[in-house]
Amino acid sequence: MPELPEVETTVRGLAPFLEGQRLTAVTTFRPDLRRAFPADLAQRLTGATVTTLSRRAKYGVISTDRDDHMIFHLGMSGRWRTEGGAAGKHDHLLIEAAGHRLFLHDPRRFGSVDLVRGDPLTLFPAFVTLGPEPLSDDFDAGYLAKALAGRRAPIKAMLLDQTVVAGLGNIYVCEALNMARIAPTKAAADVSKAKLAVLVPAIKDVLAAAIAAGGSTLRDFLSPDGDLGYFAKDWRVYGREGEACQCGGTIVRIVQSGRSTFACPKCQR
DNA sequence: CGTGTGCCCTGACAGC
DNA sequence: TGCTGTCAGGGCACAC
Repeated sequence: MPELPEVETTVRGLAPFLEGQRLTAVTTFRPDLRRAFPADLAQRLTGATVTTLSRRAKYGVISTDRDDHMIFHLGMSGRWRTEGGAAGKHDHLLIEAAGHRLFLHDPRRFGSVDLVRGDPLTLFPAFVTLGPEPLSDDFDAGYLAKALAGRRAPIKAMLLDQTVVAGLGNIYVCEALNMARIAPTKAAADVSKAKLAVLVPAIKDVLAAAIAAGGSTLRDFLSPDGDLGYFAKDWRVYGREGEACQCGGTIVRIVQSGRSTFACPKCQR
């Protein structure tokens, strides 16, 4: 997936197709992503009118006038495609509205689709434990210092923890830590208040820039309009093992919690 | 409770 | 060309 900016871009891209529209048909093809789709998904959505599209963390929310909220997660490889035509391999769900056909496409099937009646912020289990949105005013250096107090896990792992801050993924954490010159391996509680005061705006900046760029992409991300790729990808460190950091150091790749971390050992301390 | 590990699934790519 | 190994934006179940 899609980290926060890609989901935000997806939601913004889907909105013109769906907001205010009646869902004329909802069809499931292979209704087993990470979890099985709700059995009554198609029945509850068909005929409903979409009121709003929104995002929480890396989840997109499609709300209807029946107070049903379809919550989708794109996992590692999910996307919505709007090219129309027939369902193809890895298309799991089809939503039709105002003559448009929207396919939820997810080859690796790490994504999910849930349906909640009533306020998802309090009723959807995954939402209840989420930390603040990183772009909100609730997410500041004071909050982060409190959240990280006493935590001995690496700062990188803490920033990927969705209960600490909601929506960051591997790429943007690597980027923000480089911008703030913090070693990803440093114990979270040992990152100084001064460093956190640099890190928080770095996180906001890298996310805002990616959203502004239309969501960054790797090879299998498509915009909701079906256009191939985006721009970005001009990461400072991500995917740049062996290349020069802006400080002149050499970027290295290490493995933390089984996932790649890219960092510059010269300036990140 | 906090922390670290491994796995879910499929496809792309590098190297032989 | 075809095989094998490695890697991929996430999240969760476990074990300690």
